[in-house]
Amino acid sequence: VICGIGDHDEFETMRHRFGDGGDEKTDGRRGYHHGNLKEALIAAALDLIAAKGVAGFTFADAARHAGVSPAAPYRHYRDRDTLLADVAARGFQQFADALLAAWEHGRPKPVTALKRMGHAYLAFARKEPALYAAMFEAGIDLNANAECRRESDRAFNTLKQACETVVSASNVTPKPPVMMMALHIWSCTHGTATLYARGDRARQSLPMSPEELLEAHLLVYLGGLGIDTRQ
Amino acid sequence: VICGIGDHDEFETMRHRFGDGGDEKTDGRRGYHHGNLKEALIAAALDLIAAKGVAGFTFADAARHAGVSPAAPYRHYRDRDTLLADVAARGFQQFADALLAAWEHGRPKPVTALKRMGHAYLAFARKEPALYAAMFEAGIDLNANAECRRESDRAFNTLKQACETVVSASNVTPKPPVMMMALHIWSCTHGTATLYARGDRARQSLPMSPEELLEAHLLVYLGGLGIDTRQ
DNA sequence: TGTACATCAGTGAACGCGCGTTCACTGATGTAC
DNA sequence: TGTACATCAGTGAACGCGCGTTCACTGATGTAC
Repeated sequence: VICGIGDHDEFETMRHRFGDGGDEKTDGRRGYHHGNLKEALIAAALDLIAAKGVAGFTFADAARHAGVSPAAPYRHYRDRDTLLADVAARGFQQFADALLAAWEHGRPKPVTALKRMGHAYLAFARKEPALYAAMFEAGIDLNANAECRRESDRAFNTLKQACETVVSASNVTPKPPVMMMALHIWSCTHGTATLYARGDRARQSLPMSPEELLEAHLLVYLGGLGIDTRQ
Repeated sequence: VICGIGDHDEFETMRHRFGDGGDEKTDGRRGYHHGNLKEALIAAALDLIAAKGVAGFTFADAARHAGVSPAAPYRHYRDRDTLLADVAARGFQQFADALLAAWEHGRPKPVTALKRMGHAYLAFARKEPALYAAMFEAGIDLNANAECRRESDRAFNTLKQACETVVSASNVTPKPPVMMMALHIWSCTHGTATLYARGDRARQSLPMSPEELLEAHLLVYLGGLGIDTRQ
């Protein structure tokens, strides 16, 4: 079998990732060098985390999934955790991008845009459970990976900036502390995502969708700060 | 070595758990039968989760920690996950008890008691990180273990009942939906606990303690519902 | 009260397995001249 | 343009280890009579 891959699932994944050999040698066969192993390992990690959870993902498994010998990953990562941290960094990067895109400069109205950002948060947790798990449940040390730290800060600052804009536009006095506001919104959104937006908890007994729940939460909260949410 | 225990840490643990032999044979020696293995396994699981996290806890490890052969646990649990679910069930039980105790029939005032309940939530997450991890991060299926399900429902219903009391006492009209209110408070409290009350996230950049943060969050939220928080 | 016996909760040896890690190696790539 | 060579990114075999799981067993406990 090509690349030493043993079953069809994995081959499908390879085909998906590498465009059915189009980007490689004309016959789809890989040479002695992989050429893109680092990326392939990250992709493999995501597949495996999605399938078996963060706990059930091993270094050797990632190598196998990428169609490479178990020693190969050591050329790129010191150990499993280093790879995982890199996955999380990618996660935070995409996450920050998604939040920023959803904010869309606060148009048409800041409060509307903030709600859209909340929806984007939930959507990310739902569409990228593997990334989300690597970011928030793998127990990796944020400070161990500079990029991880930087991107997670960027995500938070996007939210904080949005809060600043919402507050400024509302003319509420005195202005509520924006840092606190951002921390509050982050915590209730994260709580909603982990408790309700994924299979974990009492999903069947929810009276409304996680999105509706979060939106109501935000409106009540902003109202409590004295911000006119219909502005 | 007594009981086949190999190092001092474990012996210390045994002494702690079983009162230095006071409850057992006079010389502290265990007989062929452990007599309390199920409990000992749960205690061992907690120690191990606290030390190495949920992921790094194995069935064999629990047996070793309890001073018993690796085959012994099979008399009580089918596998690691069944044991873990039992640990989580204990966790939810203590958790529900803690919330109920903190509520204290809503005295002296419902809003004060609700805040106390929030603090109790954070305190539990902090003082019992192993239980908390088993309950919320182990990825166990709540419905797989009836007691787990029952106790987690009891905890949630305690919160819901508190919300009901707070709303009733406030005379706000129209009455906000209590179920939604409970879900909101649960999510922001859980979010605060996981994001800020444990080492995971940007702890150093917090402008206030998780307790203060949560209290402020609750007050703003209740205010947003039209509830007079100084009542 | 004593005895026989069923049942229960543990032992310990054994097994196959997959993981992490290392090692000397080898094929491919890029570059100096 | 061709050639020699350094460097790089893989191989694959090997190892020790601990885990999960099983098995026939055995010692302790409880109960019937």
